[in-house]
Amino acid sequence: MAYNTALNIYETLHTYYGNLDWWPAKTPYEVMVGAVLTQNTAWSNVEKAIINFTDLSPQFVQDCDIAKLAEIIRPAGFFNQKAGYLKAVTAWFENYNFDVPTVQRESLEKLRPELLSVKGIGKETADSILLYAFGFPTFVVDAYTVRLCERYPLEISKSYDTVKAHFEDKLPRDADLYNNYHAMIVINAKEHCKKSKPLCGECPLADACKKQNI
DNA sequence: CGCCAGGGCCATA
DNA sequence: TATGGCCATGGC
Repeated sequence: MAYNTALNIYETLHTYYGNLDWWPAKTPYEVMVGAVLTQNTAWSNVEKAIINFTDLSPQFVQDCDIAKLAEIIRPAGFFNQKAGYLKAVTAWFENYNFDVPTVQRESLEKLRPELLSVKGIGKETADSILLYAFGFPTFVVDAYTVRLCERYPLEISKSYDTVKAHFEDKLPRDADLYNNYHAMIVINAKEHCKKSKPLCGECPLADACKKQNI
């Protein structure tokens, strides 16, 4: 196995992990909140912030005093910035009456630039929201995805757009496939491919790994 | 103690 | 467009 295409890496991971049907959240709005809170932050800290909400609804976040909101999300770090980001993305959601099907009736081509214009919503956060909250077929690139490209090497450029275009070009345009691929990259990275503590022997891709400790 | 974690904004050149 | 400083907590 050459591991030189996005598709055969997918199949190896899929044989190992199966269909994960992923994003650890109970509602689409919770996906949006989690996507912001996890920016450069360990997921365990995001969980601590999430459970601090007495009511994790867009209406609550809108009505909540921003200083109080910052205090709620304190464990997730960067809490002053992220409180503003949550307000901003919630205001965006209000344009669709906080209604998921109303967003889903719009096109990806309209929604992605719209989200990118929201303060605090960059490419990864926008794509995570579009894919995992709303089911649009847009491939998510994160630090783990870039690391994977370096280790097996798939790709020369490490830019977000180049990596995203590579995966979208090599794979069928399918939201469920993109969902599971990114999920498997994250799960595999956490279990077997931590930057500080690689457990390469357990990794389903270990035999093809070119560079460790990236 | 220092490094790291599912980024993004902004100023600067 | 491409870096660098900044934002901040908690686990290890």
